[in-house]
Amino acid sequence: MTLGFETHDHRGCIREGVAQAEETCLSEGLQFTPHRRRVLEILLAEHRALGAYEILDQLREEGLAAQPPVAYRALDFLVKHGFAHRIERLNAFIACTHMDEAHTPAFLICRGCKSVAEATAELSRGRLGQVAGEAGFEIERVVVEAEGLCPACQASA
Amino acid sequence: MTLGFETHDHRGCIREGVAQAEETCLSEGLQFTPHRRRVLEILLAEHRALGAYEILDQLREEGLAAQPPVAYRALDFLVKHGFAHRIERLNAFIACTHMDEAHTPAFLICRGCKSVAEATAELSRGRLGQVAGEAGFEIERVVVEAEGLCPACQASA
DNA sequence: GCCCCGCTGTTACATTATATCAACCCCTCG
DNA sequence: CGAGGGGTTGATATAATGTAACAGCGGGGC
Repeated sequence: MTLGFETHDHRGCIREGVAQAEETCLSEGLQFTPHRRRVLEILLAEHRALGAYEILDQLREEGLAAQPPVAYRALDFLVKHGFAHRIERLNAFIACTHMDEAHTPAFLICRGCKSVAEATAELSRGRLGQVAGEAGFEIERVVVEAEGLCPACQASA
Repeated sequence: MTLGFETHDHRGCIREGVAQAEETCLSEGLQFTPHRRRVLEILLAEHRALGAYEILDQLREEGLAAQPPVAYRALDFLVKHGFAHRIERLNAFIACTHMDEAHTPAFLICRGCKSVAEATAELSRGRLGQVAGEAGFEIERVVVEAEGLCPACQASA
């Protein structure tokens, strides 16, 4: 489940994800509005990154307001509060699978099936942190995105 | 020099970078055409990432052909052959500062002055490689981009 | 000579993202 | 109660980034 390349009870992913976000919003006084909830659900429904306009299309089909800012605002909120992540390599977004823990996410992106798995890599504490420290650079955030082939796509190749 | 946050003889950066690229192209039978050379020079002239359209503007000022594909084609070439890197976080490009060695680049991006330093972080061999290995994921390429404040911007803040 | 291949020049378009402004809701403070 | 403020929404317009496609050119090999 952690890595997303295995099969699993997917309904559970959605339910739990939404529940956790809801709880966090409650305890931190954040507004978990219908748009935000719906966008999170859409993201949770897939273990792959979705572009803002894919999400927008889905909102449209459901009759919700659907100008680009609507999607981007919801996504900004989700990303800002750690309910989702932006995948820079893909200009796309994915639901967080480790909402409970503070973490520096690292992503494994399959170029075959486009699925994305979230791992954690505390590399700001490792070699990179060491190099940065020597240079006097203060790291605030690290993007780690590995591209390659997932087990299934290796097999079919 | 490696980290780019220090002052240094900048003319040297440009000369050496172009010379190395030229040499590599020669030995590998690649065409180091005027556009490609010029774009590399433009990148080497700064220790920050430049957007494709910034480069395009500069080409225009010099009277060169300047439709977007011109810049993107030159950049694709430079990136493909390791003379430059794409910074995903910024949708921008920067000259490589380690052309001599094969490497997995890692970038330190200052959100204050926008300068970018290139370090090397072989993390496909570290924790991340370990996690990927356990999941059966085959890593082909890794993007590592740290965002924060360089020494100078920390001081002025 | 002729073909092939890689580079060029150009048009048009696709995709991704933001600025801006008016309206609204709810809450608080006076 | 009413005024004002903060955050959210709805909508238009536009900016920024990236690509498809095609015609032409030029050198190198057969």
